[in-house]
Amino acid sequence: MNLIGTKWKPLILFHLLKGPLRSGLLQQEIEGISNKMFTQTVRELEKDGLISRAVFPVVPPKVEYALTQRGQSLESILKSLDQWGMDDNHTIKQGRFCCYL
Amino acid sequence: MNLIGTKWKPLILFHLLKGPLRSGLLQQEIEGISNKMFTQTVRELEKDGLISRAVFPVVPPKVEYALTQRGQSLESILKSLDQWGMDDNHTIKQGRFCCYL
DNA sequence: ACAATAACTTACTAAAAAGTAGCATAGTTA
DNA sequence: TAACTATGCTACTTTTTAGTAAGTTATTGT
Repeated sequence: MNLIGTKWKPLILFHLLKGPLRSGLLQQEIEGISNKMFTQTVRELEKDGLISRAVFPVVPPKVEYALTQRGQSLESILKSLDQWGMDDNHTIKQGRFCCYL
Repeated sequence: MNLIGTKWKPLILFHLLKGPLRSGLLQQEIEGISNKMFTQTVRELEKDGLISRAVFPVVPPKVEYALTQRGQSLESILKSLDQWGMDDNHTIKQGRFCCYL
């Protein structure tokens, strides 16, 4: 199942903690993710019921992602992981989550 | 680096929270792990400074693993993950950590 | 001599995850 | 009519992770 144990999932969930976000903006916040991995990952998160996907039928397309209740329930874990990375990484800083998941 | 983001790492760390454990016993607690993955995984955890390895020069060999301070600092994260799995899994129970990392 | 023991290694294979590059859609605006 | 937009799809390759099965060590008890 791998609900959150991949390279990008925790990062995406973390960035959605602040609130819903448009696809393009969310992708921009995730530094280094390829377009393919981005859509693939959000699709899996959606399938697992951790995020929701709202499509607005306009041109050019507009899509917004948000955490579901189940996704929200990961908040404390995500923040703990982030915090642990901060505390632990004082020397080599490589950005959020990058060194342990 | 992947400090804890693999199939077996969080599980091994979790079982060491209770205290140091002899190699064979630890391995027994991790249901389904192959001998190869077990030693490979503890070696990586040791290299990353999350657990320590004490070798007693007796025959047959005796090796004990324990969390280091750095490993201990993951306690709340590991417990949160475990707890989240419990809460989230009320229907399909598959064992600790198995469904999200 | 030889099987038993606990911890570990090695060679090989299989499966999963991630990366690269290019294509599709369909109105809008120049 | 042609370029532009935001989103995401597909085919393909590479890298990483995991699994299987067999072998190694060094002493002890038979």
